[in-house]
Amino acid sequence: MPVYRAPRGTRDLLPDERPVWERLETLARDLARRYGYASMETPLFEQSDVFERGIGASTDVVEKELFRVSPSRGEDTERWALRPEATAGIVRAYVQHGLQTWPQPVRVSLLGPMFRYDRPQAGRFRQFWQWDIEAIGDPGPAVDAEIIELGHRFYREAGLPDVDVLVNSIGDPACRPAYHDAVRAHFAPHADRLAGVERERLATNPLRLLDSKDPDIADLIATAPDIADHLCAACADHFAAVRAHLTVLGVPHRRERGLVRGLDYYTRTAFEYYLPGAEGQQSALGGGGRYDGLVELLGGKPTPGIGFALGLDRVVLALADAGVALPAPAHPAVVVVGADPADTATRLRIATELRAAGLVARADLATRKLGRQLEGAARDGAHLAVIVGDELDLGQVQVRDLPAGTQRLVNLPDLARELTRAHAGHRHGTDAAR
RNA sequence: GUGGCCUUAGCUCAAUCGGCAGAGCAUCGGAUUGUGGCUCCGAAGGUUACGGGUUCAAUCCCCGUAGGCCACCCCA
Repeated sequence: MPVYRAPRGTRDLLPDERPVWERLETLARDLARRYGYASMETPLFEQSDVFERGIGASTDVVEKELFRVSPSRGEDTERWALRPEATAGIVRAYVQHGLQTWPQPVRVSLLGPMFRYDRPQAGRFRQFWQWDIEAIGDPGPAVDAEIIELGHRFYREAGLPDVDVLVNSIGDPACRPAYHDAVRAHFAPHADRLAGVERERLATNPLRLLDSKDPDIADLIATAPDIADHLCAACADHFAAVRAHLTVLGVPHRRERGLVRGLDYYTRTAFEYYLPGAEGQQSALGGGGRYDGLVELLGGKPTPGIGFALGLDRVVLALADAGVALPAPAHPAVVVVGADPADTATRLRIATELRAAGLVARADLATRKLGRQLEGAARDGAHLAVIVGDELDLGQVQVRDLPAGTQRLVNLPDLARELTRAHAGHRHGTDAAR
């Protein structure tokens, strides 16, 4: 057994699984570009305050999952934490760099690793990847629908057409306090039936009780007051408009009254994407919501915002479970092999010249006999082999078409052009077949 | 953070009652000198996750640690 291993909850993405990830990354970047969401990056760690204030000190993410780091030396007295999500950092950057002076809303996209010091499980890691989309500076319901539709489209184009879209409104500071009171009043007479954590939540964040899966209180949850009946007129109008826009866009969705989201900064619109039929923990594929108070909370002017985070690890798992055909690893177009096993220099020189001409080419650098070299080329999926032999004295090499099993002599000065032409023919053929 | 199940070669798994640790796949090499995917032969690969304990003897029984999985909690 190896002495060293990847830290708990992290893993290596080896070359054979990278193609799926690259496809998802490419899709996310392409969608962001098509929708006008500009790429940005923030540090992988921030002052822990950014998360504690932004996400909320009483949330699970901050209370037990924040991945704190400290410099081993230096005069820094700051407390740092690896980012558990992207929104807080993006909003911090928005405030720091005065992005409120840019045309509003500011539409941004970020793709990268997030960290939560959680107990690992299938589909749950301490380092995981999210694609994050934010629109900061637009209060209107139309942008809510634009973003929800964007997430839905990502899943569809990724190969998961049946993802459930769940939406809800959790009100705003004008109407939520009264609803909190109503929920407390509903549960208070039955406090003895609540588990320890649940009783704490009754005081700190009664909304969280509503998405509890505790079967002992399922009946209480079912009969709890519905926030839809407690929204102020502004929130109710906003939510109705979001749903109307989604209908116009043709995004199938349903309201889930228990959907409240785990982060404190959310207001009004909350939404989640679920994998239908999946058991338990991996079924939450992504989610997001509106956070109209967050910019102000992190020191900016009152500014509305909305965004989502999609978990790419879970999409990869879902695609594998669904049996979606995964892209094959890239293979070289041309492999240069030689009759003289020891003459690696000539093979390497010719491959280098082909690369300089723009071809995807590698040389077989092992000192093994020609048969083995061809075997390796075929297994790599190469279409063409250049065979270097005695003909080199006449300025010629053999070009072998591996799938067809045919070959012919080519003059060295013509080699790159011939290979480019032959490979183009193959590419058309294989693409059509795929 | 709580509870349960699990860990043998790179991967998937065997090993009778506690008695010399094996197979398939993958890797590398060979099958008369310059031609591949098939076939045949061979090699390499192990402190049985790690550390203790019981025993003449431990992959096997006991304890601890680490890691994985599952259910909670919660999220992505």
